[in-house]
Amino acid sequence: MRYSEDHKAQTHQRIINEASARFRRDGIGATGLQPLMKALGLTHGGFYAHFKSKDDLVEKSLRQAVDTLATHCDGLFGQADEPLAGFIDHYLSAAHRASPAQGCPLPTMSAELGQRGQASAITDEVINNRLRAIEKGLPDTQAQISELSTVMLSALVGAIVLSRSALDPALSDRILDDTREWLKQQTKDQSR
Amino acid sequence: MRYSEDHKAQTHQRIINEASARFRRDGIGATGLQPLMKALGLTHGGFYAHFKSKDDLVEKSLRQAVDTLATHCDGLFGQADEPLAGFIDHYLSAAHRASPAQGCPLPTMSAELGQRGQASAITDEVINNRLRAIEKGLPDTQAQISELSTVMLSALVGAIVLSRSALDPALSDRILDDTREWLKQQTKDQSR
DNA sequence: TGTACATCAGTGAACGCGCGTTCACTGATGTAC
DNA sequence: TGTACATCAGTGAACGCGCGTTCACTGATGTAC
Repeated sequence: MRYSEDHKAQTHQRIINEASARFRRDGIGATGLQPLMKALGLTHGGFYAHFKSKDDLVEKSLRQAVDTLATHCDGLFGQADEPLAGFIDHYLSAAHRASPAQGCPLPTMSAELGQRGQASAITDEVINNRLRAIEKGLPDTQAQISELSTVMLSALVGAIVLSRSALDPALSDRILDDTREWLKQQTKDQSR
Repeated sequence: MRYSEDHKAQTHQRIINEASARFRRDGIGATGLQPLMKALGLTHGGFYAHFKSKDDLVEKSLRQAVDTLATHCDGLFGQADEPLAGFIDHYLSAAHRASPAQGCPLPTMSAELGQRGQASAITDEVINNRLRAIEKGLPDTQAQISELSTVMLSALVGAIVLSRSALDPALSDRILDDTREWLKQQTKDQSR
């Protein structure tokens, strides 16, 4: 069969989108290419017409996740007053906890990327972007802006990881709520 | 061949120790039982004389990691003045970053346990233990002790995850150093 | 206008491999008589 | 004391399965003449 002009590019993108979601939801190692292609109504043989290898797909999916999230975050930060507080609310929401597939790749993929020896410049890029965005959101009156933004990013990522792995819903909520309230307070605190 | 009285118990423990290290270093899914047994000079067939399944081993290895770490931390907290600052120094040290196999299982295993749907009461136990230990280490004069301890645990875990997945050593160091200094400052701050 | 050929996204069978798990067996030692 | 048997931690071959990857092929369409 012959396909429309950009049909292949569309399929390529569909594979990336689905992979990007599955890698975050199930993990990279636990995501098989066969089930992935099948979910898109394709056969697995066609995969290699689009990507050099699974690692190639991993990199492109991470890139995709990062870019989507960056756009999304820029939107949040572009908002009116208290953009950082809004970002914290979003990041530490029950919705984000419940949707790893659409969420930040740092809590879901970075540990496994490290273990696979597949750490790439992309990870550093996300980290640096987030750090800079947080720094910009902090009031100039806050001392130690660099230190505080690093702690904030660490706490955001750690809180999501922990809240997702806690069995007890009350404990999971506590992690999210405590961290959210405390971080938001830091965005205002000008007394130090 | 006949073995000494507690030979089997010793082998059992050796398997748990090796697995506990490999699960943390390489991930659970990426750790095969065959290579694991081979590394101990055993054949993989014997595995099932010791454990019901791989999941059984995962649970026992996590238990082992948790108990060892708890003992280790109690030691740190039993020290003279500033036990919490000492704990933070240890947790966010270059040594801990470099040795996931001997380190805290939260940054290495909790995300994967969640993805595997294998979250157990043990994870909650570690989290709660750490939270209580941190709370006890905070000065009574600190307001919001519960919130602050939650943020601290989140930041500790997040900082290790991020520092391990950063490619640039300077970025990795910055995450560790900033988070360490900032958290330690909170252990003293009595002015809020 | 009609026929022959080129294109190429996707097909589907096959590859070797390592996985978790099972199981009949080994063989050194302890026990029974 | 010597022989027959029981024990049981560990052996090693085999099981079915899904993995990542390869490759000869299909077949609908566009192009050439």
